Amino acid sequence: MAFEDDDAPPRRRRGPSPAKTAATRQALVTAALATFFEKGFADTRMSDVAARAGTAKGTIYLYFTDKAALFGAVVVEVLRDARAGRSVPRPRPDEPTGAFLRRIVPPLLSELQRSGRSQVLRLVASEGTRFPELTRVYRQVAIEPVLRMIRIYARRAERRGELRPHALSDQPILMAAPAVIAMLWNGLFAGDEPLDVAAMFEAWLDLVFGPVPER
Amino acid sequence: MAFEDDDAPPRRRRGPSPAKTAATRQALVTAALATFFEKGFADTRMSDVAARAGTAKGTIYLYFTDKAALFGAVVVEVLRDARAGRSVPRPRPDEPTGAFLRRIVPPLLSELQRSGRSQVLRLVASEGTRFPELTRVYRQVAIEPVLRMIRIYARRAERRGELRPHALSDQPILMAAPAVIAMLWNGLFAGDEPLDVAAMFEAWLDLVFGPVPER
DNA sequence: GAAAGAAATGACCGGAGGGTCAATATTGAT
DNA sequence: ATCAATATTGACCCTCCGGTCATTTCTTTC
Repeated sequence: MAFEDDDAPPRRRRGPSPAKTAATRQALVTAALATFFEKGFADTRMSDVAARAGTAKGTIYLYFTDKAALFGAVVVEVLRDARAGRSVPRPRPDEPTGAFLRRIVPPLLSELQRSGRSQVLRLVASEGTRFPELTRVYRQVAIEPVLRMIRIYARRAERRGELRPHALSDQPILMAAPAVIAMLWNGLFAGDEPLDVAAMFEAWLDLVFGPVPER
Repeated sequence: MAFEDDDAPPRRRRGPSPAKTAATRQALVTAALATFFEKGFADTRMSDVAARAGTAKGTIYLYFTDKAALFGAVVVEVLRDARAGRSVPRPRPDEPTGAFLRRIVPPLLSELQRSGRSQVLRLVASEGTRFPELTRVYRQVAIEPVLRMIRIYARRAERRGELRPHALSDQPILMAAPAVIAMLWNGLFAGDEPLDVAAMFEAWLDLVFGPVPER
């Protein structure tokens, strides 16, 4: 199974609108993301996706070979968008790493929630075992880069004596864990007592970087 | 839906073995846990569970009303076992909290993996949205007590000046996050590059409780 | 060993839903 | 307006699987 380009973009020569098809495709992907997110893969009906996208069920199969391909396309699409807005922030020369993270991470987190990326995170987390190859892609494209970046900052902090050596740079996931947990928690216990991702991350920084922002 | 006792333990008067049925039931629950864990709820076939338990499909319905009830029984059963071996360890009078945690948590973690509890954790995490009530129960029985305990230790550490106040006691999940992430990770990326739960927790302690165990 | 009650069996049923395709609608070119 | 190439439709098909139940297999009792 290749999740890369499993769509079949219909060629047009003397047919209907040239960009209409792109719009239809996009509507389908959007509808699919929402439905998969709400109901999960198994409980999502192709007819639901079609209805939500304002098309007939058969239309889906003009763009995607089957349900799994639709799911794969959703993930790949969102990941592709993610690559676009990728800026690699650097700390200012003598900025403490804690302060730097306090500055850059919260915007990233809220953007993660605004875009569909946190939804995709939860989707991959729950349905991942069903799509091993897709999971591998997700890991390489979405997870590993983040871990690499964390490792860079961790090394810097350790070099500057802000953290004890090795702990974070050996286990960079530690830094991502609070945010991930918060997103999963909010997916599961949506109704009552949602976690504030930002607040949790703040507390985490407090804990790790000690009494940095004495106010 | 009541997941409490959704089974129908068949009464015996002049029938076969008295404890045979209990064994059959246990075999079914065990087989179900394994299969649900491997394939997820939707992809689990009742016939698979039956085969794995060494019974016919129909037998399952002598003990559980339907597939959802079987799933619920699996979770409740494992949770019940968990309650049994519940000891509430206390730090020694002047033991640093970091050292205390280093002493008691690793055994708990490995026991969590030996028993089915970490599998159930992942099951609830992925299938939870399908079983809201069950998820609620899981949270109350399995999660909240742990968080309460963490909060107690966090307060102690803060009182003793080992941690800055409020950060951990306000967000006790921070302490559980590494272990949870590790278990989910290992479920997802089982094949390559598994995470060592214990090592990750060690690193977490290093990070948070600073240069405690200077060796 | 016969009888009776209980437990286990597995062929069978029904409906749900993924996927198909002949028919239809839509559009641009002429 | 007409045509041709494409896009869309939705009724239909067909498989699969959760759940049932008449039948068979045990086990205990007398």
